[in-house]
Amino acid sequence: MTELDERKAAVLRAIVEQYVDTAQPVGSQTVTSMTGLGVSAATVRNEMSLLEREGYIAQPHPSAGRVPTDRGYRYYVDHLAGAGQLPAVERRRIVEFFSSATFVMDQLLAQTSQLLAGVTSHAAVVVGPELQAVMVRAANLVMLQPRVVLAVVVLSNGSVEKEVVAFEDDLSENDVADASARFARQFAGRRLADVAAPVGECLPDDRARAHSTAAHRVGEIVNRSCIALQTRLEQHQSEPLYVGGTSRLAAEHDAFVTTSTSRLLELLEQHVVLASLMRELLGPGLTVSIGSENTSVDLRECSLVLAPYLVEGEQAGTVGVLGPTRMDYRKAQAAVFTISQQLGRQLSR
Amino acid sequence: MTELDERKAAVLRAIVEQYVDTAQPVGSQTVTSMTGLGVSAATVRNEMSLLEREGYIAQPHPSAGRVPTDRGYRYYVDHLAGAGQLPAVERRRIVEFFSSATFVMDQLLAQTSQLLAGVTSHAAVVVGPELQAVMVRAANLVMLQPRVVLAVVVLSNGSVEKEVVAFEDDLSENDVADASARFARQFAGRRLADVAAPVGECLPDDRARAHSTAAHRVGEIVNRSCIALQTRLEQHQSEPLYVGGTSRLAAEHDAFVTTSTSRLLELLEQHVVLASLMRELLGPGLTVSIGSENTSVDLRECSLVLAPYLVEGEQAGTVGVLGPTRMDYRKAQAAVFTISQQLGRQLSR
DNA sequence: CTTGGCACTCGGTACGATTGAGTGCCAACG
DNA sequence: CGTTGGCACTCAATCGTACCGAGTGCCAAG
Repeated sequence: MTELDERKAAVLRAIVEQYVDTAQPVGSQTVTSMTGLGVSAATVRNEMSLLEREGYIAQPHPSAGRVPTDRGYRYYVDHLAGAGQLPAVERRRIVEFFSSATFVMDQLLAQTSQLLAGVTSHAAVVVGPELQAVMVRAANLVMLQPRVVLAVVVLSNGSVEKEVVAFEDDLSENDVADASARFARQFAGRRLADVAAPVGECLPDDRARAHSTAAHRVGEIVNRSCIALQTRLEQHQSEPLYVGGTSRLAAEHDAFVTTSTSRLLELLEQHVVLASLMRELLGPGLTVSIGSENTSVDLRECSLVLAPYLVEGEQAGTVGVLGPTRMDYRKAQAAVFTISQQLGRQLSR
Repeated sequence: MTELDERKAAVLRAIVEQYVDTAQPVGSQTVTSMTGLGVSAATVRNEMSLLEREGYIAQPHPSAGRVPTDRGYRYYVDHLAGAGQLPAVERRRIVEFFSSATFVMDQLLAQTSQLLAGVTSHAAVVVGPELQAVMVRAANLVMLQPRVVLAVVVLSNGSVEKEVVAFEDDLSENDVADASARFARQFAGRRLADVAAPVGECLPDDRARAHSTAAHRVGEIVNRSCIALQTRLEQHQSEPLYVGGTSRLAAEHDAFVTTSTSRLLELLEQHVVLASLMRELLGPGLTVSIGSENTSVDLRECSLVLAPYLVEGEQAGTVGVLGPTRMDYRKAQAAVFTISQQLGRQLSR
């Protein structure tokens, strides 16, 4: 049950690969001519009958050929797909991309998602490293309006985080300048996460309130800015997530008869949902989630191929593609794997 | 030819509104019962025959009802649609949104595009103000790596622009710090555009090269950072453009039989193309571009409804929706108008 | 276990008949 | 002269029938 004999495996492989190619149910004739096993169509029919009984394939209607089930794809991915190699052209394309890629994290990730979409012809998702772990290179507070301050943090990966802080009373230029200096001192050279805890350190100034209103003002500004920024980061309001090639979804439309394309587009627009979905699925290596294995109803006709990428040995983020269950898993896995490797290498340097 | 008599107009209006509602060709019966003109179906048939001869309506096939042509929609928009009022619910939704909206430009625009998409049920686009005209509130240079500097500019509207600058040799902390100070001085309190010209001012330091290598280094850093930032802004590499509700396109799919949804999604992904398209169309007030009036082939079955918004009396940007030609133009125009007004007001304060 | 043969199933296509919505035209009416 | 009811006509859509062919399942023979 868990292992198929060699011939059944060959038949299943042929069915999967042919179906992925043509989108047509595959008959015993086609299989015999494809596999090159020295057996007749009748034999293949017997095998197919068994494969169907065990749930690896199904017929859309009684007199049609067979179509892989999710279980069939699963077996294919686990036992038959092997380690695919990307065509040389694609490989070169990827290497070239990374050799001339930008240093700025957010741009790099956005472009990577487009690259992956281009290579696989599916929608692609790239999740960036947790911001918490990144070093702060510069930080300051900028007064936008008399009662509005913008807290800006420049990170070592080149991305910039910002959050707006509103006050009830007008602030003075000087107070903000002082606060900015203290804000900078507090953040500079630390990891974002390490600044989370010391928020408390801002508080002591509350006691200085009686002492000096100016000092109090400054303390309050710094304090609230820290909190605002931290809240934002913790709530993942700004999930560093990039989606590329959404237009590919529509091109695959024929495959998505029941689940409408628009549902999938909505899902891809909801970064928070998408990110938690991916976190849930992600394993240490290549992960493939096929059709009904997905918890989300909208994804019952889709497959995800995901892989984490490592920066300096640590899992930093995820790359993945989203396509129909009828996808070229070898190619998708090869592309996701290659790009996750390259991206990790690029970010480690 | 250019003006229809009252009854023809009523017939055309009925056909447009009914067709927008039901997506079915409209027959003479339906028109008579809708309009409440005291005339029989036969009379209406005569009128329809004339309207068809003049190109306002057409029959998909000889024994079907009539469907508006692009010209018919045009007449409807120009003479019949009138000034639509948004339902109170929608109005309230918009007002509430703006009353609790963020100060930060880029977030505001992104959310506005989603709001507009939500109200109209079409894809929506918001183009932000030209960055050139915005005041710089803070600017500095941050060393990311020994040979990589990030130029960061905080604008008065709360958005942050950045550009990476790579050097051939290692830089010293001190040089970058000096450069950052000069960079800040050069930008602070000016409009971005006003910093474009003075790039030359950075140059004189070239002559100081013989004098002091350090000074030269600093000058070079500032200089190249200015140029990098300006180049980026001029080339519109970062078109401040936000697209919302792309999933609505797929929902309208039935209307887009020939032009595939995926082509439209691609178009919306290409911000540069999209922006120039909108710039080309935009007039002083509400602009509607219908089907074949669009130059782009992909848009031949779509209509655009656009309006500029004013910040302190100046045209600052554009909001618009993209939907099928068979769209509710009254509602779309009302929504685009209301939101352009509100957005302008919000940004002017 | 394999194989060729054969009956069977059923989707897809082609064809014809029927239905019904909608038109265009015309003759009559006010 | 504009309006109207009547009527013949057109044509998409629907349905039933027949047919073809791909594909299967089963079985008996090798």
